[in-house]
Amino acid sequence: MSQHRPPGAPERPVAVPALPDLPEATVARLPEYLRALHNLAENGHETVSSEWLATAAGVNSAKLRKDLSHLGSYGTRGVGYDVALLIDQIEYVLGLTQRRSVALVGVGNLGHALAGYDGFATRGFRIAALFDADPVRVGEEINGLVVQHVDELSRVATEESIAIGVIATPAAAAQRVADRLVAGGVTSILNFAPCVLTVPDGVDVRKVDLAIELQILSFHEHRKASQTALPAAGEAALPPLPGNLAATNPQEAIGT
Amino acid sequence: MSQHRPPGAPERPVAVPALPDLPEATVARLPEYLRALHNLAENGHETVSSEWLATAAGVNSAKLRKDLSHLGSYGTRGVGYDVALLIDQIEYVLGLTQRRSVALVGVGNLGHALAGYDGFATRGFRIAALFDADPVRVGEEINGLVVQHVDELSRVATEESIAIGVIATPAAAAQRVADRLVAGGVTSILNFAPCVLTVPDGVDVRKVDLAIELQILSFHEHRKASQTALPAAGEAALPPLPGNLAATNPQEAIGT
DNA sequence: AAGCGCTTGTGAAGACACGCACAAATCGCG
DNA sequence: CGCGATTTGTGCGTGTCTTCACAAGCGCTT
Ligand SMILES: NC(=O)c1ccc[n+]([C@@H]2O[C@H](COP(=O)([O-])OP(=O)(O)OC[C@H]3O[C@@H](n4cnc5c(N)ncnc54)[C@H](O)[C@@H]3O)[C@@H](O)[C@H]2O)c1
Ligand SMILES: NC(=O)c1ccc[n+]([C@@H]2O[C@H](COP(=O)([O-])OP(=O)(O)OC[C@H]3O[C@@H](n4cnc5c(N)ncnc54)[C@H](O)[C@@H]3O)[C@@H](O)[C@H]2O)c1
Repeated sequence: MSQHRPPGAPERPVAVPALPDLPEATVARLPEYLRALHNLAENGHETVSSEWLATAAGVNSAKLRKDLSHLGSYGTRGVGYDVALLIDQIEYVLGLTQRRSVALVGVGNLGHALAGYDGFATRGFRIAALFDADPVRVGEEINGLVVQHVDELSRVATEESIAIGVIATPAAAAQRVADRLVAGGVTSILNFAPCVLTVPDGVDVRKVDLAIELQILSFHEHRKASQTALPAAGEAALPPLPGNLAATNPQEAIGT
Repeated sequence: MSQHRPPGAPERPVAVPALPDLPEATVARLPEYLRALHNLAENGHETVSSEWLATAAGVNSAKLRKDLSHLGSYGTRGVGYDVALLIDQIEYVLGLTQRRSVALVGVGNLGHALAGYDGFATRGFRIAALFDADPVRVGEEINGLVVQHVDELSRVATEESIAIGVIATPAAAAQRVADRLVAGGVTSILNFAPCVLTVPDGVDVRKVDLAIELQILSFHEHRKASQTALPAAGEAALPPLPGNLAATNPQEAIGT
């Protein structure tokens, strides 16, 4: 990716030297834009308007333009954004120009799925090491990597300069694993265990909790149900019909 | 749980009849409080202060109190909140008093892990049906459920009144699966495929994207690196040391 | 060279979320 | 019975996020 230089682009090869400090909400959306842009690039699009890209990413177009303006990215008025240039810019800002190494701890049900997931490799990351506490699992080879004992975690993380750790152990073990990751120099943690982690300043933790997502959905189910039940008790819920995609929808440019 | 009536509680057995419409940010935190409360209940706590619970859930205590005040929940000044009562209240508001049925579509790598996950059952949900398009997988039994063909999806979802669907198929298939879910009367979707779904009004979609989470972490890594590199080039990054838990930390009441 | 249509970038306003700080309420104790 | 210790519930200032709406800029056509 990012082979050709766009017509109206500035001289400098890639981007701003110092990182602007983006609003957190913007940072959370950039990866979504990036994915949509890669899809567009694969489909041969060279430029894209904010309207189009916004629809593809599922956001408001004004929001998208403001997000992009934050990283100083130049679109061209009357034309749109250069797809390849924008990919470069976003990848640079997100720090994806270097492939980052990830340690995965806990190779159980979920850990196995993660270890075999190709979405790591295709989106800028490399699983560099696997760890587990279960002696039965240690030594097992998954996807070309041998599972190591969690006691080795801090040493290996330090030696291989691993900066990101993924925790897929039971909740009871998660805090101790996090401590070991931190001791090994890891400064970013993605936690799948349903518990709160305590880490020193300077270490970022993000959490993915399936049950929480479902419970949020459950709340909205509950509210929808009580709303259609109460107001006049006469109106039925609107009949659910598929086929809601317009032919000219930007989405069609995406999943082939 | 929730056996005894708390001292100062109102006469009515459980909760407000009409749902207050909570701020979305509050809704997203309630499940976290709920999890912490269940931990406290298991450890024999009968009441809990906002300070304690807030720490256990990893939030500011004022925020927690405001969240709880939104759902009209009564704590007792000078004492705190009754754990069992609060669990009931939150479970009621989240609609967890009835166990909700979930359809899981796509029984591949990730789908298998999800199908075997006990966090569904323990937190208010029941996997009611599994679906896949691969003829080899159809008929396979997982955890007591037989995988059905995705062509049956709409029919089964309607018949079994399934309101929540989980998509764990490749991105290319996700939109079509979503359409079928909606046709089957599903009004809440949890999407693990890295793509944007288009659904009619009234249908809620939440998305979990591993790569996005990692890319957000990558951004912060990048920023940390450029910050410690630039300012005076003299200060080393603070040495990472574990063991940062104070003995009196509320967390200790949790993971046993 | 001028005009026209299209699209970006952004000012401003409104909506939302956060967290401090304190009054009000409750309990326990003397 | 009254008082002090404690903790809730919330008013309010502050900051962040979202969205609208439009001027400014660009390229194409005439
Ligand atoms: N399975 C899912 O679909 C799913 C979904 C969402 C969240 N989760 C969460 O992810 C975590 C893992 O789930 P799972 O289903 O894979 O569980 P699992 O029991 O199958 O796997 C856990 C693995 O962690 C290992 N482990 C235990 N203690 C360890 C330690 N101290 N150090 C290193 N490894 C250790 C175990 O040996 C095991 O291999 C749990 O916290 C679960 O709640 C799972
Ligand atoms: N594996 C992971 O750890 C992981 C992590 C995050 C996200 N994801 C995402 O989750 C999804 C599934 O990942 P995976 O690793 O399990 O992939 P997978 O290929 O192992 O499984 C996909 C399953 O979906 C089935 N399928 C395909 N088309 C279908 C259709 N139209 N209807 C029903 N079923 C269909 C396939 O037969 C297969 O069993 C992907 O979108 C992936 O990007 C996976």
